[in-house]
Amino acid sequence: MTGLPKRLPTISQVAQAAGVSRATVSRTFSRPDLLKPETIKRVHEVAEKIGYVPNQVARALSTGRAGNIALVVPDIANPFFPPLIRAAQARADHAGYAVFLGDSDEQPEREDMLLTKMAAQVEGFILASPRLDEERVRAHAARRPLVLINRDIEGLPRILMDVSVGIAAAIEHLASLNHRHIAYVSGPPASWANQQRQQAAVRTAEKLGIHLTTVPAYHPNHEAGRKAAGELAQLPVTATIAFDDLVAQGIMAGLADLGWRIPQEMSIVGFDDVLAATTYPPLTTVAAHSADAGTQAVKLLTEVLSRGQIRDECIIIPTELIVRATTDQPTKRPRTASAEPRSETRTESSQQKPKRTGRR
Amino acid sequence: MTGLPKRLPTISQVAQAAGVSRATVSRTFSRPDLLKPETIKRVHEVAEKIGYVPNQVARALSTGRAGNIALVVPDIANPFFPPLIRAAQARADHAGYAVFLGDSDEQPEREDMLLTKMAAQVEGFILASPRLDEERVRAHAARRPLVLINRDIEGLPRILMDVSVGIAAAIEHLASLNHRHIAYVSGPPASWANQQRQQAAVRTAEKLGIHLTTVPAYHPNHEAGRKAAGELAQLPVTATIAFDDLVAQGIMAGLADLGWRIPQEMSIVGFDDVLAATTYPPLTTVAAHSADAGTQAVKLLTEVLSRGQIRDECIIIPTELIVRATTDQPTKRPRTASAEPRSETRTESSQQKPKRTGRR
DNA sequence: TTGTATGCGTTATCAT
DNA sequence: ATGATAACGCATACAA
Repeated sequence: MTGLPKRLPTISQVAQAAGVSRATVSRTFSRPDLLKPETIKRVHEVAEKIGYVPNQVARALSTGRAGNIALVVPDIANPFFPPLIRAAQARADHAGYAVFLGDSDEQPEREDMLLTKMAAQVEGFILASPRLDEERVRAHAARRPLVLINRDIEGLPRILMDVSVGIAAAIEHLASLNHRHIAYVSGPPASWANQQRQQAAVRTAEKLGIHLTTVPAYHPNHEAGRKAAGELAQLPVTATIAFDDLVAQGIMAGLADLGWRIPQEMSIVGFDDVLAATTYPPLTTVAAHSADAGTQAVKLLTEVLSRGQIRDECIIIPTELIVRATTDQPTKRPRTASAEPRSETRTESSQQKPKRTGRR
Repeated sequence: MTGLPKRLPTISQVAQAAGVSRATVSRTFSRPDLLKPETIKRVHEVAEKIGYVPNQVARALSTGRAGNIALVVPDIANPFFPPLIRAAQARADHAGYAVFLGDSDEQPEREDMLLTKMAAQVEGFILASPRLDEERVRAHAARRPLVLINRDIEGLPRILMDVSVGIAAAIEHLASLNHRHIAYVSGPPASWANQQRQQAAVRTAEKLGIHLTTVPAYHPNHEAGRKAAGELAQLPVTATIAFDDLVAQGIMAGLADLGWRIPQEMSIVGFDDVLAATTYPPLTTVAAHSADAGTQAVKLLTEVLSRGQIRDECIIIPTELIVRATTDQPTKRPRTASAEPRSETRTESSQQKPKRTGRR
C-alpha cells in the first residue's frame, strides 16, 4: 500500500539539478546537435537519475505535432485485422510515428467517439472498414488527414481490395466444378465491404448463368456462420461463398453438426485468407492481403503528412483465389432438406488435388 | 489535390463566434451544470458549425488527466490477446477511459519505448506478458500506476493465471490414460508465463513418476510448433503439452506432415483455449480465460487511479483443463523415430468420448 | 451565471 | 553554445 506516483518529472527539475536552463534540457532531447557534448552528457545523467522523459503531451501542444497516428478497426478479434495492424505499426514505426489503436466494436457511435477524442492526440487517422456514415467520415477528415481502408469515399485517400477479381475467380471455379446453384452468405448489410462482395458475386453469377441466393449473417463471425448453416441446409444449393473466413468456418461447423460432409455435400469458399492453416478441411478462399493494406495505408498517410497535400488517391490491392480442399464437384442430387434421404447415385467426384495459386 | 486541414478549431474561435468568454465555452464541455441552458445551446450550435471538439491534449496538460490508459501486448496477432484487449476496452469505456494499445512485437526495447512515449498521454499502464526486465518495469511503475498481467513482480498490482492447477490436471489426465513419457514444448525462455508452465509441468510429472522431456520452441506460434514436431518425432514420448494453443496447433500440423495420427500416435494438450473450435481434431487444452484477465486488470487500474493508493494486490485467475479430442491412450510401443516400422501389436485404444469440463 | 487571469510542460524566437 | 520568454489550448481559482 503505497502512494501514487505524484507528478512526472519536468524539464524544470532537470534544468535546476543540472544547473542549466530549461531550453538547454529541451535541446538535449530534440536538437542535441546544437549542444556541447559534455552538456548533453550531464543533462542525460541528471535526467536518468530523476526519471525524466520528455512529456509528449506538452510537446504536442507546443509543436502541434503529436507523433502519433490513429488506427480504428471495427473488431480486433476478427483475424482480418491483426496482420493489418502489425503491418501498420511496423511501417509507422519506420516513419517515427506511434500508432494509437481503437476498437469500435462494430458500433458507428463508438467510432465517432474514438475519432473525436483522438483528434488532437494524433496527426492523422486510418479508418479500417468504417461503419460511420459518409458525412461524418468527411467531418473527421476535415480535422485531420484521413486514410480509408475498405471504403470508397470520393475525395479521400483510400485503400481498396479488388474484390471483383477474386469473387469472379471463385464463382468461375465453382462453375467449372459443375455447381449451378450457389449461396452467398452476407456480412453486415451496412458494411461497404459486404456490398462490394455481394455485388461482385451477383454480377458474375448472372454472367455465367448461375443461380445465386443470398443468406444474411449480419455479424461477421463464427457464430453467425453457424446459424446461417441451418438456413443453408434448407436451400437447394451445392456451394456457398461466405462473406469472410470466419463466417465460412462457422458454416462448416454448423453443417458438420447437421451431419453434412464438406466438400462432398457442400462446397465452401471463404474470403480474406486468415484461417488457411486452421480449418479442416483447409479452406478454399479469396486472399485479400490485409497486411499490405495496413502498410499502404500508413505509407499514404505519412506521405500526406509530410507533403502537406491530400491527393484523392485510391490504391487497389488485388485479391486472388486460393483453392484448397473445401471445394469439389457437387453430388448429383443436392440434398434440399436435412430429412431427405441421401442420393444413392452420387458421382465419385474426381478428387481434385488441392493446389495453391499465389504465394506462401 | 487539396490542402491539409490547417489547425483544429480552438476554444477562442468558438468563444468569439458565440459572443462569450473562453471560460464559458470550456464550461460548456466540462461543467455544463454551471451554465444557463440557453448559453449551452448557443455554444453547442456554434461549436458544431465550426467543427470544434475539446482538445484532449490541452486538456490533459492543464488538468494532468489524459483520460487514457495504455495497454501493451507483445503480439496482437497471438489469439490470446484480442479477447483480453476487447474486454479491457469495454471495462475502460465503462470507466470513462480510452485505451491506447501498443504492440511490442515481443521486443523489450519496443516495450520500453512505447511506455516511455505514452507516459504523459495516459494515466496508467497495463502490461500484458511483458518481456521487459524487472528493473525497467519498476521504473515505469514509478511514473504511472501500472498493472501487470502474466508477470509476478512483488509490490506491483498484478493479474496472474493459476497455471499449476490446469497443468497438473492436464498431466493427471494424461497419466490416467497411461502415458508415462511426456514432452513439454516450451515457449520463449525469457517469458515468465513459460517458466511458470514449465515448472508446474516438471513438478507434477515428478510427483506422478512420469518422465518429462523439454523441447524448446522459442517463439509462441504455429511455425515454431511445426518445427518442434520434427524433434518430437525422434523422442520416445506418447504425449505432448505445448506452451500454448498456437504451438500445439503447429505441432499437430507438423506431425500430420510426418504421417502421424493424433491422438492415436501422439496426444496433444494446448494452453489458453483460444483455438478450441478451429483445430482438427478439436484440441484438448488448459483454458486461461484471457478476457477475464483484461477486465480485472482495468478494474484494478481504475481503482488505483481513483483511490490514489497502490495496493500490492495479486488477482489469481483459475485455469481449467478442457478435454476434447487430441488426447487418448497411447499405442503400446511408441514410435521412436520416423523410420521405425509401425508396431503390429497396437492395442485398439478404447475410444474415449470427448467430454468437456468447464463452461461454454 | 459568467468573465479574468494564471499555470500546465514544452518548443521556438530572440537575445547574448 | 546557451539563456530568457512568449506562445500552444485548455481548466480553474477568484472576481464580479
